[in-house]
Parts: sequence; structure tokens; C-alpha cells
Amino acid sequence: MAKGITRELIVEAALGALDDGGIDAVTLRAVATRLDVRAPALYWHVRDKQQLLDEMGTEIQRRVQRAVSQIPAGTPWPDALECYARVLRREYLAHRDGARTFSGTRLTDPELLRGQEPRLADWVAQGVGLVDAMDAAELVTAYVVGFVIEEQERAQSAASDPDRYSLDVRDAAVGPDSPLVAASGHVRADADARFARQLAVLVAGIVARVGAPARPAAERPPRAPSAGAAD
Amino acid sequence: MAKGITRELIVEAALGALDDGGIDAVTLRAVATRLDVRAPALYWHVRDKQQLLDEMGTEIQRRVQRAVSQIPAGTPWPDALECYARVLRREYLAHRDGARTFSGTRLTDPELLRGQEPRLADWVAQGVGLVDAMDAAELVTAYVVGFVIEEQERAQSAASDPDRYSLDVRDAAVGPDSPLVAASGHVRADADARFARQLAVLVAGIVARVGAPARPAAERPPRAPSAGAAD
DNA sequence: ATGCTCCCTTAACGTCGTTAAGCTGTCAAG
DNA sequence: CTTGACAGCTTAACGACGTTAAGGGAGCAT
Repeated sequence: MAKGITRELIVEAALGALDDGGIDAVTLRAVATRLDVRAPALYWHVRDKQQLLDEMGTEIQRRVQRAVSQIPAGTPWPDALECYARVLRREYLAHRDGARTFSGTRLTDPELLRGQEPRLADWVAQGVGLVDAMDAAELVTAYVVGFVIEEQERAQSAASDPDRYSLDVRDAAVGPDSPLVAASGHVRADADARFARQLAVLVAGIVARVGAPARPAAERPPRAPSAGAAD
Repeated sequence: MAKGITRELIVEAALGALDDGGIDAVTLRAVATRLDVRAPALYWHVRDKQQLLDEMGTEIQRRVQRAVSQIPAGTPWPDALECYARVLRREYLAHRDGARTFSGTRLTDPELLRGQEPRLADWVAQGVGLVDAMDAAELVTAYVVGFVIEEQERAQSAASDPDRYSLDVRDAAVGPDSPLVAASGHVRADADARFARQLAVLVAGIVARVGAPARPAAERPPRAPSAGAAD
């Protein structure tokens, strides 16, 4: 890899290190090595490690917004909201420890705030109040963050200690006196199904509060778009 | 502080260090100093730092369960669910970086699993299916985790950099071309009110899905209990 | 007295984020 | 063509971290 470091390359290398070894592997030395450079060189482009982490979170947020901006204007807002949730989960799941690493990061790019305007305008045009729209987005965001944190923690634990989340071990730990707790471990579906179910419940609650959109809803909510395209 | 270290004392000291300086201040040396002991002494009682963190998360979870177990049996499940959410948020907020630190920790005490049995039995007796009950608890848990992570991150950023979340700075960053985004920063209520609103929407969605409980609901959901009492 | 076990100590290793100081190339001004 | 400035990287080093190795000393059973 040739020299000529930029902040974007550093973020990219850091995301690569994250994917390979999780958050503990994102060290300045490791990132620098990926760029064929010594660790202090990074300080020319980045104030400190915290800023690098913020920059990583901001980049992920940019990808989320890029995907969400592909949802056609006029899409009934409950469908758009669900689509946003799926996109957010997908981008978090795409990187090891993604939810822990990227959630609650301070955005470094005001463009990401401005980019919310068209969607917000679309929702208001559909009759959603500003407070309701914010509550809806915040509610869904918080849910996705919490869900994926748990999901990735579980997946990582299962990888490092296969016994940890096996049903047999769980049954033994629970013991014979708690049949419902024991059974609850067995009806646990795969994460995709649970996420879809719970998200539907959540959105239904929001619709009940705000009122269904004026336009007729599409038959099926749109799939999560994959990438690219301007706003 | 006299000698005679125990695992419980270590966890207590670690929680103290967490409150004083946040997650970065929870070092084995700092915890040991609080107990008037050298860092390697901790390794006699704890396998490694990860186990200490797990033990801290487990202790918090124990406190949550202790508080939740005070909700009287027969309480309509939507009220109990809301109460659980408030208790969880309160316990997370009680410690700096609480949500980040305690969420997704591997529980070290199977008693915490068994302790869910009475509540689960109560809900099933009220006509809630097992899958619905798990979805409800998981949904609420994920929401609280995500909400409080954001809440604490914001509070901490505001403390270290007062400009960061001021409305003036935000307005300047957003610029004049995004009136809705700008306005959305101004209608943002305090965290308690937002949490209450969003939680009500969430629980309403779950009730709509599961069906209201057979018994008549109490007029007001019970307050979050404060501490103590056996199961 | 002897040895055993528990609990703690000192010393040290390797790695981390970060800073200081200096080297090297590019490029504009003289 | 020389000179100086400056961007962009280097090596060296600091203190703090998690963790391990080795050993010391109190208490107690033999």
C-alpha cells in the first residue's frame, strides 16, 4: 500500500481492523501498519483516538443516510420508518462490535444533520407533527441500538465460548424449578425473525399514536436499499 | 480501609471508580488502591478484568430484579412492563456510562434467570403467550438500553464541551436551509418527558398486539419501587 | 518445628495512547 | 540554482494499562 495518508484512508483502515479483530484490535499501531506507516503519523490527520472513533461512527451514519435517502419521497412514513430501522441494523451488523462502537458517537459532519431535512419535510407533508416525527425516529433508533448490541454480544460470546449460549447448558443453569424460564430459551427464534416481529409492534404503536398517513399505504414496505445515489 | 478483600468489595470499589471517573477510570490499579491493596491482589478473587466488568453488570441486574420483584403479583402486565422500563433506566442512570458499561454483559449468576419465573408466570396467568412476553421484555429492554446510551453520551458531552449541544451552535451548524431540522432541535423536551412519551407509545404497541389483560387495569401504573425486599 | 494453604506483595513484560524532536521531500521566492 | 518554509513522515521515549511470575508471611494442622 503506497504512502499518502488521508483521513478517509485512516477511517477505512480502522474499519478494516474493527472487522478483523473487534474493537480491541482498533489500535493506532494496527491502523498505521495497515497503511504502511508508523503510529504517530496518524496524529497529523487526526487529533486523537476518540476523534478517529467519532469519524468512524460518522462514516457509518453517512452510509445509513445514503441508503435511507433512496427511499422514494411520498413513501408512507410507517414504511419509511421500518426501512430506516432495517438499514440501521444492517450497517451496524456489517462490522464487528458495530452497535457498541458506533452508537452514541458525536457526529463530526453537520451535513448529516442537514440531510435529514427532505425526509422530515416528507413526513410533515404526510401530516406528522414535528415532535411526533422526532419521537418516532428516536424510539426506533434506540430500539435498534439496544437490539443489535445484545445481538452482537451474543454472537461474539457464542463464538468464543460455544457452551455459553447452548440450550443444554442454559437448561442446566436454570434448573427444574423454573419451567417458564426454561421454555423461554427454547422458543427463542432467530434474530432476524425476532427483529422483524418486534419492529412491527413498535411501528404499530407509533402509527396508533400519530394516526395512519393520509395517502394509502403501499402493499409491502420497501426493501432496504443497498447503496449509493444522491439525495 | 482494613484488608480482607472479597469479590463483593471489589465490585463495590469498581462501581465507585466508575461513578467518579467513568469507564476509563475503572482500572485494576485504581480499584485496588480504593481497597488499599496492590493491583495483582485482585487476581486472586477475579479471573481478569472482563470478569470484573461482568460481575458489575450482574450486580446492577440484580438490583433491577430486586426492585422489579416488588411489583405486586397480579399487577396488569402493561403496568409492570412500564415499571420495569423505568427501573432499568434508573439503575443505568445511577452510574456514569452505566448503559454502555452494563448492557450486553454476560450474567455470572444463574439465579438472575430463575428470578424471572414468578413474573413470567404472572403474565402467562394474565393470558400473555410465552413468545409475546419475551418479545415484550426484549423490546423494552433494547429500547431502554439505546435510549440511556444516547442520554448519557449527550450528558457527558455537554459536561466536557458545553458548546457542543447548545442550540445556538447547533443552529449555526444546521444553517438556514433546513428549517425543520433546526426546529427539531428546539422542540426537544427534557429526557424524562421524552422517555415517558416514547415508552407509552411502545407499550401501547405491545398491548395492541397482545391484547389488553383480562383483569381491569389499575388507574395509574405503580411508581418505580426504590429497593430491597425478597422475591 | 514443619509444612500447607491462603492471600497478598514486589518486579517485570509487552502493549497501549500520546508527545517531542528531527529528518526528508516539494515548491515558491530570491 | 540556492534558500527557506512547511507538510508529512520518522525514531525515541514517557507513563499507564492488563497481566504474569515469583516469593513472602500469617494462620493452622500435623
